[in-house]
Amino acid sequence: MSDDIRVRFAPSPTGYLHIGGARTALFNYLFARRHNGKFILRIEDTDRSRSTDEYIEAIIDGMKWLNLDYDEGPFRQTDRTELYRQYVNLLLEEGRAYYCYCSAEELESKRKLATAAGKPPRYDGTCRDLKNPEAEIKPVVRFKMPQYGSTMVDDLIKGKIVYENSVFDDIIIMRSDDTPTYNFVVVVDDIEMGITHIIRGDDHLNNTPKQMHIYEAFGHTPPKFAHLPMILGSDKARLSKRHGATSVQAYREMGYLPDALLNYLVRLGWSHSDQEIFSKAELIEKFSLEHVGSSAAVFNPEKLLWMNGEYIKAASPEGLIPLLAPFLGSVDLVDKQWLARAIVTLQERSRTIVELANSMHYYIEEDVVIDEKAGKKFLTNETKPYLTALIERLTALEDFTAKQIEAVFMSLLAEFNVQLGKIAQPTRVAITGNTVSPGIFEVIELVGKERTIKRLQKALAKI
RNA sequence: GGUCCCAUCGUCUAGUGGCCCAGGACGUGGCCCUCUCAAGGCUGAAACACGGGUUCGACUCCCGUUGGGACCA
Repeated sequence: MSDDIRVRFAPSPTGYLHIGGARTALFNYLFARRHNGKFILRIEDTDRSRSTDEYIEAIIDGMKWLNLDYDEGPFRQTDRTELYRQYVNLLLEEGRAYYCYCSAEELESKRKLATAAGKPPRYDGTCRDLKNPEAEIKPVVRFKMPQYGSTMVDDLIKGKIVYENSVFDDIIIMRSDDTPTYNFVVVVDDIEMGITHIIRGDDHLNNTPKQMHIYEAFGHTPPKFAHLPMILGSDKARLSKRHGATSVQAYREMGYLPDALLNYLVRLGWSHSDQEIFSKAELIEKFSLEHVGSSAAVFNPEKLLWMNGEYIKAASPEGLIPLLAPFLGSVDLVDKQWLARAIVTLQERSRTIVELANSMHYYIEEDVVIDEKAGKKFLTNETKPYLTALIERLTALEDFTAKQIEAVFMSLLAEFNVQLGKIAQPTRVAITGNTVSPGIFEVIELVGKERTIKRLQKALAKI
């Protein structure tokens, strides 16, 4: 049974892959992998006016970057209108749907009337049993919703939800221009693709009973539904651009690791007791819809930043090189082993790849620009003798390793009778241009004898 | 406006009637470590929205209120 599971992620290409969309995709992906099912990508581009090829590419790119590999697709809805037409005809023939000739104006005035009378504005069923239509107007097709009784959605996350059928309109399934509507198309596609579990945002919850009736009209048992709670911004409103970066692409550019982003997203709504960090394999092993919470979650960029730092710390330096490359320029010419050692010194103090790349400059570049404030504070007459002595000793040093460099510093401390900070800070400013860096002995070793001495001399000259 | 969903520290959450005067994580305060910055260690502050039930016993079950959100228009 379990290997029959088929789920899908069905974004509409009206924007880049969104954080919320990515989480929906992730939950679908995990559910499929957990149960050895199939994960399908379907692009919902029926709304042609707002869909673009650029966004379709962006979504596919985003999925690829996140390593959410799908087994089938990407499918597109365009040019499947003939299929939808067939399904509509089927309902028409069986009397489960009908042509409606009401004009927009008529409908609007009826709606106003109903609202004024304090009633919910619903379609009144004028054309439901029309015998001889006067076809002056191009009709829409409406689906006959049941008028009595109730419908139960047994949601895997939200539980049992009962809707009175009297609240449903006879919804339009095909517009007068022959384009099918969303609620209809999803059902047809999900039937066609044999989807067994629909895992989607709970903004679709209220569409579910209507869709269930369409399934039923086609003689299909509806799939299982699981409605994920929304992701909110800091003001508890639905996450949107005004809350800051919302596209997966943006996080990629800000130097986030795909696995860190996924790990953060999975914890927005899903939990496994106290655990925060999960490998992909662990997620696949442990994921379960039962442990998906039912309340909306506020997106917290700070925790994501922390988590990204955890992933950077845990990463192998060699593995970080390709991720770093786009932010660094020409690393091809650099010795990879040396680069890996430089990365090691910065891993635990970088929370994004961008931070890491920015810190790399004093390793990679030939020269360094000394921060004005830092120079003023640490490159003073007092420090002059220290730097002078340091240049002398380092020049004489044969074995240019952190260990020997430390020994040089220690001898200097004894001679001048000062604390390490007195010499280390001015040196740090001279070598890195600023007051913050990894341990100074390591930095000096990695920068190398030649550049170290050159930078020290230059700093000395500035005093 | 109608329908639906939701409600534990600022945030993400654990908790499925007694293990909870509520645990973890991010963030935040303090201390330690220390050549700077981090990292790390220790430690502090911080929550069951409210009101009724049910029960020997409610964070946990039911009802209502309030508040937030979504969908339909």
